[in-house]
Amino acid sequence: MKSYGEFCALARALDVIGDRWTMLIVRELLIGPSRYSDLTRALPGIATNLLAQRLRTLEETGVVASSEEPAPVSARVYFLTEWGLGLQRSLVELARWGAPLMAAGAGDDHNRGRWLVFAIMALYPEAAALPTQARFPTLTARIDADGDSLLLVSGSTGVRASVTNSDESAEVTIAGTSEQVFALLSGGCADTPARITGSADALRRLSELTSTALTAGHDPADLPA
Amino acid sequence: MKSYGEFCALARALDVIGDRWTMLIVRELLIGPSRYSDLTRALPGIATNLLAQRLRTLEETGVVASSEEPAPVSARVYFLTEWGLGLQRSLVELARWGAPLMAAGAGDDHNRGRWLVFAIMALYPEAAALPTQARFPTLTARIDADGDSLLLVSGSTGVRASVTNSDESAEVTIAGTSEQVFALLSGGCADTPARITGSADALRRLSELTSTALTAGHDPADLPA
DNA sequence: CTGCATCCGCTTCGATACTG
DNA sequence: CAGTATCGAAGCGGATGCAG
Repeated sequence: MKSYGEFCALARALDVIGDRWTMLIVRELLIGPSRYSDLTRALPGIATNLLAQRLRTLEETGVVASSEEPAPVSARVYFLTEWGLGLQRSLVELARWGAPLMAAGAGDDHNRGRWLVFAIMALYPEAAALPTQARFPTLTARIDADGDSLLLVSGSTGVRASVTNSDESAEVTIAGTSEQVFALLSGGCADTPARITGSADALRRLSELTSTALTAGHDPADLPA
Repeated sequence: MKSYGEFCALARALDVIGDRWTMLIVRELLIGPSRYSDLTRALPGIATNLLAQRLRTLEETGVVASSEEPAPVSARVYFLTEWGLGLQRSLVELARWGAPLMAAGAGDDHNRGRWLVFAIMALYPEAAALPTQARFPTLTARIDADGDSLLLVSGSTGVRASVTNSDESAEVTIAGTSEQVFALLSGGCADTPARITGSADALRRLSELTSTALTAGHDPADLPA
């Protein structure tokens, strides 16, 4: 893309990551290091030449780096540099703004369970942003949605989620489409069609957690102390 | 722009504001309500038809609204809706990531003093993010840069800046190019070419303030007191 | 003068095919 | 698997025109 040519922090940031697809590539690399083919699968509709060009530009600007493993299988892995990792706050904040747009449902859009990692970061504020008394309940949850498996860990320091490839279980297991899981996590839906299993106590803590989601109620209800 | 067609909060946000120029239009409206011609002047290089189309789209999606004043002079004013105002955190966070790119200087880029409003929001964290002991010094400063006049107000709750058209003075007056003012505000430059006037005590508080800038350099040089 | 719409050359995007 | 090559379609940038 052509530079905006403005001496402005936002414009300069957009000169680097403002191109179409670029922020979504960064999103994928924030979820985890990826190979080229992983990215093509995670970004339905991207043209292969565009992905190649974006990755080249991102490497030139120092946002992304890659490691070539000429080992048994050729495996070039792309990952964010330290500077690129600094984009997490920005992109999560954007996702937080866009999260209400998810309430309309998935429609004909593509679904990936891994994108819930981002949705979870957007739905639950950092613990530092909470009132002193408020705390997230301690809970581990396994989420199986649209082919991806996620591990959600909630504790006093906040809520974290990551993709996992292990099939170990957690206190709660949630299975469904990512649309169903999102509706559940965003705090509505007592009658969710997602399939949830776990002990009564764990389910209670899950309910406690989802009630703190940022897009949950318009009224700033207090968290249970 | 074509929708990404992804059931993802970030992708849906970018469906609304991901187009070229769109975030910069929102930036201008975050700085303050603007007329069409204000926007063309504040966005050097934008094609007039593009601006018109972006504004139309932003109105359709509910980010921007406009009021027609069929008064003496025709004056349609564009401003952000409540939802659009919610973009401030996201864009400031992006600007915060991009701020280090300003250290290289302005080069041939266009300059506008008003963009410093955004730079200031990026450079100084919200007071809530500060350690309990740390506090911004109380200070008012007037900034004259590249044809725009800004009023900076620092207090225990944080640092705020806005464009002003009055010519009243403040405790400190800073004049120079936006490049010079940015260098000063980002905490480096003991020997800034910007012209600073004010009482010795006010200058000391200015120095105290700039030393808290997020990109505050490797060497926290003090300002001349 | 402000607030656009129209037209045109050029770049970029999207889709598919092809190669090391 | 990890890209490059190609080509029609869409979008952008710049100039101009024009109505209120």
